[in-house]
Amino acid sequence: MLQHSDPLDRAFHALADPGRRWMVDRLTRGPASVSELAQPLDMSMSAVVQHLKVLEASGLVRSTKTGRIRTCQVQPDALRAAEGWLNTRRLEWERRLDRLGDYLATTNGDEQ
Amino acid sequence: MLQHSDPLDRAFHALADPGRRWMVDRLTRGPASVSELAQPLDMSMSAVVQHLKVLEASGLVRSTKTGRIRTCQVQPDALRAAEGWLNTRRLEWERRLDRLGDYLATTNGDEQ
DNA sequence: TGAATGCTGAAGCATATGCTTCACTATCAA
DNA sequence: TTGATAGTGAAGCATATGCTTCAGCATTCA
Repeated sequence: MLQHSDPLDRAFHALADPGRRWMVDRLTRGPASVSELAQPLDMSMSAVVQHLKVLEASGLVRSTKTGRIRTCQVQPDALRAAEGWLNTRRLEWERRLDRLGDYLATTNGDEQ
Repeated sequence: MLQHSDPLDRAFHALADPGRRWMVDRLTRGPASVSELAQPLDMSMSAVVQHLKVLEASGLVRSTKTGRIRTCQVQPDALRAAEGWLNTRRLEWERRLDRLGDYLATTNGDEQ
């Protein structure tokens, strides 16, 4: 096993955790500090920081520190990349279904 | 840690592995047997079957056995669910950016 | 200056994941 | 019926993950 080396590996892995997904969801509604992210998640500050590191490593979130406050933001490009992968595969599948439908219509159909 | 109980947890977790993602990709181009899925993946049959179980548990893939051949298919609904989650968050983020843009335009702008 | 706040980092531990190998069953084809 | 093919399942092992606690360290506020 080789760790999550591909950006998509990291993004999907980051999104597989409900707590991390909650953080991303929260951040789509605006930036937040680490404590703000931690507050409703029933776990220690350290645990939250570790989740945050996973999110940052995946590129889904970026953060900057000002004074003693670290402010986090979503990075939509990483969201888009994951979304794009799924979209491409779904469209491919649908395209295939269409072709199959056409084929069945011609072998089977009344036209011609 | 409570395992991956939510359907989205399972879907994203399933997609976090490049081998499993390859299988999904392959299956969007049509059904395949377990051996066909295993062939280009440099790992044992058992390992592939275990990945397949993860994919089936996530709802991304379904399979049926006929004779000694198990045929696998993508389930687009699970793809759609994951895609939808990402899309909703991304749109929320973009909506927020737009509002912010409007606000800056009015506080700052030449109009009015 | 001294205390509270916000975050960081290491250590340690339980459990999960991702493989392997080996033994096995069921099906198909000759 | 014999052998090859396709898949299954358990055991075992290395490594990864997800927490916890505890011990800091800046920064801010009184």
